[in-house]
Amino acid sequence: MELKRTADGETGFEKVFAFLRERLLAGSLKPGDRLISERELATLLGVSRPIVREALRALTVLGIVEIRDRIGTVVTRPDVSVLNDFFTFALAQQADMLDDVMQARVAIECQAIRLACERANIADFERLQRALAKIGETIDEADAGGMADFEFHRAIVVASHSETLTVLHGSLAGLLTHSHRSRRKLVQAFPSMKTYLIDDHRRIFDAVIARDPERADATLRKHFAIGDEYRRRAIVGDIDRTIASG
Amino acid sequence: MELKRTADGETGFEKVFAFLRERLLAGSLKPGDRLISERELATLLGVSRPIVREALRALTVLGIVEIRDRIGTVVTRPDVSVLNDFFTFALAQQADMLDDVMQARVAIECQAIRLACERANIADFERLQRALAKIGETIDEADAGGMADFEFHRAIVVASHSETLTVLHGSLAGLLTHSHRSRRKLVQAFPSMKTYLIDDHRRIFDAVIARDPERADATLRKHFAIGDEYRRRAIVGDIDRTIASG
DNA sequence: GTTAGCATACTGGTCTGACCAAGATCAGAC
DNA sequence: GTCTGATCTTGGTCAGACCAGTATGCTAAC
Repeated sequence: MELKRTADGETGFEKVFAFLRERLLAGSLKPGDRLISERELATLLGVSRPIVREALRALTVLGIVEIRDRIGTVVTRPDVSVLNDFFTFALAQQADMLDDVMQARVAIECQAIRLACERANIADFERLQRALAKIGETIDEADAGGMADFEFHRAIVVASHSETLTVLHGSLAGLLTHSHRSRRKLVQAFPSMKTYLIDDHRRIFDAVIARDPERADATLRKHFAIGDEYRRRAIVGDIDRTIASG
Repeated sequence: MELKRTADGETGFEKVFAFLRERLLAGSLKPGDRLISERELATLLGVSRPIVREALRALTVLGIVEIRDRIGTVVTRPDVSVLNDFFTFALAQQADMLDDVMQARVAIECQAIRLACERANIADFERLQRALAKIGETIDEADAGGMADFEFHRAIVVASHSETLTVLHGSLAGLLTHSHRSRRKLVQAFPSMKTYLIDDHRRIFDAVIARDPERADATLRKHFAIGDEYRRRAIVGDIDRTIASG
């Protein structure tokens, strides 16, 4: 029987995790590859199968690997959806984190729109145009409107043709989805929101079409700033109503 | 003996995970709380202890929970740093992604420097100043120089006082460490690099001190662009040498 | 030669019961 | 009242077993 921990105080789980991490980072394990079976892995590393399963499960929730029942464990192309899990938990206990995440989203989008100005192709333009049209069509609808808004911003990031930015934006936007919901109240509370939403997105679209990175960045940044202002005023409004009803 | 899967085809792990997820999202399990022991959890949910451990391990890698050896499992305050694992894996699998990652780094830093202009305090300024001084001192050293460079940029992000940006930057920068190495060649190949490195960082520092977001952003962006240009020319030089020696 | 069919090895999913080491607790000694 | 040590509890781990499908290959039929 071996010791419970290796010389460096490494736990069995860490051993297996580190082993797999190494291969994954080095590239000897690529997406699509099938890992050796849990049993083989266990004997190979001198640990028991439950420990191996802990490590595999850990990689699963990280979206690095997929355990297929009775098939095997395969390396997957990292999927952003796992971050949703994390953010869901995080936000459940820490609402003040939203503003922080929003800053990161602004960062990603502003960089993305600069790249989009350089790299966007016809298909990207068309996607943007469709999203823009949809924003106008759904301006009075809550859910559909929020969706259209999201798709427009998404289209910008996609047009950057940067995988990294797209992935990051996806994970950040995912946890901000609930803010799309709050859009309904905003539109109802401020009729001026309608022209803001339509005209602002139109200006952003124009800047991308003109392939003017500076103008696109500035316009997008201003767009976010105005949105913040609306949200701020909505909060003040809530406070007013709270006081009035109290 | 019960069935391996519940009626809805739910796996044992999912059962435990869902159980804990529910309590965590509902708030009946708050940060600092200690979970019941693995054994109790196992009997409570009618599964075996290894399965419970899988679920706990999953929550651990998500940063929701911390398993303390011989103490118990406690709910932790969600920390964005767990994303580090994910991004490390996710971004490591595409080697050609480096340029892409760099774009994301630029995005994060340019947003961070804007926030830094608003939020930086004396301590942040001092940290920046120290980093700036170090860049000058280590201008002829390869490793130390790269380190000083990194620390300066890191100081900018820290000064943004945004945890999300800080973590994202940390993850991205980790993948770009090798580019610090290549800095050595660049400085050797282009003596003008020295003044570029020193003066550019100085200008960035000044803009933050002046609390001028626009200027800071623009200066930083230009700094990255020039760095790209140096790298581009270095590649061309390599090609020239390759041709000459061929 | 080709193909349909079936036995078998293999895979993940899970359970049971056990042992270890060390923190936590409390009774009993001083 | 304090200190000490036995005991309980906790996580960390292992070994071996069973189930239910998948994959594969081999055999037999065409």
